[in-house]
Amino acid sequence: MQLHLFNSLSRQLEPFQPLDPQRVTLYICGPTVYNYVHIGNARPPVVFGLLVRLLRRLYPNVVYARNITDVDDKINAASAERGVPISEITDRYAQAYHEDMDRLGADRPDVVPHATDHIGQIIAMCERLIASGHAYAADGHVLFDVTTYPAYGQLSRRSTDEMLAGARVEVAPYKRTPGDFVLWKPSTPDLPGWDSPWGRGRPGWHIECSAMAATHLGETIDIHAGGIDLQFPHHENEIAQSTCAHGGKVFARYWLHNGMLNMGGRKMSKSLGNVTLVHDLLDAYPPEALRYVLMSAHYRQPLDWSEGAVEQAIRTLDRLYGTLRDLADVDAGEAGDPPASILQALCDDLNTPEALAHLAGIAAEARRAGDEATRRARKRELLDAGALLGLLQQTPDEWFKRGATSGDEGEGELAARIDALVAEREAARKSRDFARADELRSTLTDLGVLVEDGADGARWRWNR
RNA sequence: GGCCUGGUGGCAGAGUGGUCAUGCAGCGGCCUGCAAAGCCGUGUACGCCGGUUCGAUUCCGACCCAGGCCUCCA
Repeated sequence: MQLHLFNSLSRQLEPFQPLDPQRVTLYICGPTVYNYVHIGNARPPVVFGLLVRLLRRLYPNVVYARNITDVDDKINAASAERGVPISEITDRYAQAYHEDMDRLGADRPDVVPHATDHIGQIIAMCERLIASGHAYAADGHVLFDVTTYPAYGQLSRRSTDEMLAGARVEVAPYKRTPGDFVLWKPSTPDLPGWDSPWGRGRPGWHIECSAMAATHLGETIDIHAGGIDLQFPHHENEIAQSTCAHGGKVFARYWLHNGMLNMGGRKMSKSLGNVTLVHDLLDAYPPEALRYVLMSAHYRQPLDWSEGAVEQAIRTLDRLYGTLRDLADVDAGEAGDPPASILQALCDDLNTPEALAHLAGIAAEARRAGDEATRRARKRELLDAGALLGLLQQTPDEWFKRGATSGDEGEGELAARIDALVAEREAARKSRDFARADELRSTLTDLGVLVEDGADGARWRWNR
């Protein structure tokens, strides 16, 4: 099956052809770890993580790297503000990031490079750029000279002139050209710093990704992905410095950019403050529902985040898990390949909404089927599709009876009490004491429990 | 101001030059002690105005509106 991806470089859907099918390489820009990440930050790991799963089905060896930026002015600020060492901040939030992404079902990358572990490579890259005339040292800084790279602006489709015309930035006096960007900058004694040919300093904002991608994946990588807001200047600068440091070699062959997550029509962003932290969402909602929302829109489209969107995802998953619950008696056999319809949708530039539509279609067929063979086949497809998509990874009981705690009662105790009430109501119904049965149902409703009477006895689920 | 996206039924959200997305919600029916779940049925949706075409939501042009980038940001 041929994978097609929309390449931001060409603004076109292209068939994906890796440089080396024996080693497909992919790099995603990871977080700067100075706080918990918001749900918008989770979109790339979730959608491009799914792309990695797809690539692994198509190619024998995929190397997936996602960095941790652990040197940055905002980290310094957080450290100063809280009066704790920088490493305490970065360790804590890098750890939280990994745990939160795990819970969202975003696979861990093969390589998780930290910027501070690559200072040597960063300095070497700066030296190479200076030696080849693409960068210059000035005032303790090292700057990239954008006039030495004529293709600068090719990714974001803007010319140097345009950028200068609309520039709202104050131009630092040590820059030769206003568009020049910092590769290395000096540190004061109280800030993190490393010795370098230009004095004690730290890396600029973009060089780390270039250095880490080259170190772990090679000078030319297949896919580079990240948020559309990174297209300029971050990715543009990565292209410039990497290409120039590597003698003109192509840096990344396919550029993928995800659309922004919005809150009330506005981009969710730390600077606007309209963020919802993944960490908090995971406490309030089932992780699969959050993941479902992130996959419910195509990755290149903006996606409006709201409580209503999550609740709708929960109801949709209720239906899918309900189907699996009705198929509980069916032996679906061994895990196999996901259905072709799902793979086809994903191979079409990761069309997750279409994949989810197929998932719903399979579930509907399973519910309608009268014969065992069809029920078995559809259940198998649901589970195999779910394994790829990162959905339906629980048992129906785990889904419907999740988080059954109340006050001092533990999860098991409360569930046992509910089971007893349900059993008592069943007995009342059998003796046709419907008044007592309705009374018990009312008690259960007050607990947030919905009872469903079936031919094989009653079952319950949370409805709150 | 420059560059770039996008405007689809009550909501979310795919897609297509000429029968169908899908999900959620709603409505009617079946089933049920009553419900719930499930099943069946149910909607002249494609921003506006022109153009191309036998035919456009889909292609082209203008316009209106929304959002993104141009500054740290996934």
